[in-house]
Amino acid sequence: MGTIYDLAKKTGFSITTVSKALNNYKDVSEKTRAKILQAAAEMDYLPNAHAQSLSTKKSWAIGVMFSEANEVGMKHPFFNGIIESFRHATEEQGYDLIFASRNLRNRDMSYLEHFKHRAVDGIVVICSDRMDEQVQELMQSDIPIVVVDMDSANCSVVYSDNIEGARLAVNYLHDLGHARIAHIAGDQTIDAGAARVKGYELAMEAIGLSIEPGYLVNAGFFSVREGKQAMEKLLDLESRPTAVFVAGDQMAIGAIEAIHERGLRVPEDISVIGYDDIEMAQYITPKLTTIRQDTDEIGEAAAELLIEQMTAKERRTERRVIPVHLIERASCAPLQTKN
Amino acid sequence: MGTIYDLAKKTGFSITTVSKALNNYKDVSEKTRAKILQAAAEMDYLPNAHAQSLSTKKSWAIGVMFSEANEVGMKHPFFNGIIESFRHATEEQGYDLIFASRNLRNRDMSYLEHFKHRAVDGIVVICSDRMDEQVQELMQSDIPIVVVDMDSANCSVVYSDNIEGARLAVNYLHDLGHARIAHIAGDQTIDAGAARVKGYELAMEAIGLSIEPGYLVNAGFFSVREGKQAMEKLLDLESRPTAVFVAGDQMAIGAIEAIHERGLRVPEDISVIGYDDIEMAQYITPKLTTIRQDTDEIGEAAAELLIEQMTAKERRTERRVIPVHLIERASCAPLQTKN
DNA sequence: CAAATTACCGAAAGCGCTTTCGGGAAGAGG
DNA sequence: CCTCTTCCCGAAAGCGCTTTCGGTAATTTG
Repeated sequence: MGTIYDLAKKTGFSITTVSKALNNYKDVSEKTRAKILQAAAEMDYLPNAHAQSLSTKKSWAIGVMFSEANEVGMKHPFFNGIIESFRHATEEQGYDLIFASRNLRNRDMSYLEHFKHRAVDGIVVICSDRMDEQVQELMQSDIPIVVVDMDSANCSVVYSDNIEGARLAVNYLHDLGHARIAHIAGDQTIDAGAARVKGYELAMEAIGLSIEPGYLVNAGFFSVREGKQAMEKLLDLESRPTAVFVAGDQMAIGAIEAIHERGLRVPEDISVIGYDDIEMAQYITPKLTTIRQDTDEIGEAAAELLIEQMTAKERRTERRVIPVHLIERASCAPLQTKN
Repeated sequence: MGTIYDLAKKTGFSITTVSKALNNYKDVSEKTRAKILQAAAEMDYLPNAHAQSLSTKKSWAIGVMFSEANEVGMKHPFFNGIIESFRHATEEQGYDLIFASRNLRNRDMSYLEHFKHRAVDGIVVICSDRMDEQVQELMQSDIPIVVVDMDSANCSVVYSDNIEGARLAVNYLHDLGHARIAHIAGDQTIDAGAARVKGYELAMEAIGLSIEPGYLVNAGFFSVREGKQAMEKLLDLESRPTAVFVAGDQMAIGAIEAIHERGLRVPEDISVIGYDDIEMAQYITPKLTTIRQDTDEIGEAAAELLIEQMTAKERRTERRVIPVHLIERASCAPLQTKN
């Protein structure tokens, strides 16, 4: 490969001139630039990124902190989609993503420390746990940052419109004739979980429906298993709901499983509507009606907000709320009027 | 944060000594080491990774090339799991993962070039397309590398035992009484696809079953849609199979959908067995019987092989074949003897 | 007590690149 | 023909760290 020195020697110019030629400085003649570029191609020279970063103070790297909760990591189907679209968007601008370990050669360090060590230009955090100390630390640092799926006044954030999503879901069920509408909620310490509960309550109130005791059940961390357990509680109620709005597709899948195990049918006996529209949603039986969060748009918005800050080299704080959509499939039906 | 110079000034020692203290050289007294460490903590000093890499020629970074085929990227549920476990394993050793764009500030470059530019210590490629020029280039380079889900004599590889997996599937169906066993294959240009076909053929032959014409149908890139189309072809046959071994869970999901749309039942009318055991497999209806590939073990093995090479600073070529398991669920049943 | 180790520490070179600043050559202007 | 620009180019410093190599002071050894 060779260094810039080799290139200089080969072409007979100084490393200064070589560097300038490579970086399109205007004070180098076309002729010599051509020669240098040619020589560079011949010895397929590539600049060393570390040396560049060291001298320019720009690393063209973005640190990503990913959800560690629930041991899912990169396997999480929703965060996954976001990261993928974020990656595409940042890649176009020439940035690389770096997934940092918290372990610097067997010396434990925080994510922030690690990112400083790596001298990343910016950070994206995709991890909904606002209680996480590491996340707090990141949000309070002075590195450009964007956090996804969580609100904050101190840094740029992007999340989708959970209140509206909940409203869509509730109204949809109501339009189908349902009045006994329950909600299986995600953990309240997570913004998305809390917002959907709030949206549920608001929407119910707006259409004049009351929430019966026991109709709001917490299912923790959005897993299939917890969704199933929550649904079982609902099924044990004396007056069962006829429809349930579930704060996540995975939980909805668990809920449906619970319903089936009781010998009941979806949607004939109970309608269920999910949230997220993960890929799997369209393949389960019945196909899941759900509120789609646009992971592509979320990822792109996050990229945009972060790139802005990185090029300006200053922290900004902008909030971007992404709209959601109702995806009508087969897990909800009009209320059966028993006669 | 400060540099090593600041630390030197603050403590009154030379940067040499400071560096040594930080790196546990033995020719610095305990007393001065303590002082330096203390001062470092006070000003929360962190070494600059770029400077370190520049001078040590070790970046503690692993470049990952991920499947780009099919536009799935990080969303692929199988590769996903591998990367996650790979990440855990390498993280423990202090390595960071970097997902490189092929776009260095608007100058297109290959992955190999980019990885050289970033001076990664090693590369992992998780992308089954052996025809990909980029992959070829990586495999022929002299950087430590491990490739997953693909065979090669030129570099370390890890993949699971596809021949055996196919045999398990076929024998299982045969044990259930099936003889008319079809195979929906993945693309043959992909190692895994080809190997499963071969395993299918071998297993059929071993138990003395012949493959009827039309029973081997190619479904391309393992997608749900293609699996569905392939199954439709099978259903159009005059003599339908009673069981089908599908080379991927996603395709199996499509296949089941096709069967259902014809008004047939799984497994009563047709048994289907998948491959991979993606998370979704246990949640669809019926729960999918499948061959599990152990993504955790694959990821760990890959990490191991790569770390070996990176610490030895030389390329090695070792092959690791990971065993597979049959996961019995509800999509296969004994052959119904029509009377 | 002299000689030989051993224990600590620092000067300096080097890793590969960028960028400021100054200087020579060539062209423009009078 | 002389001065003033403009155009090109390179010396040198700097980015933050590691590591070799020597040198002094403190300890052992006989």
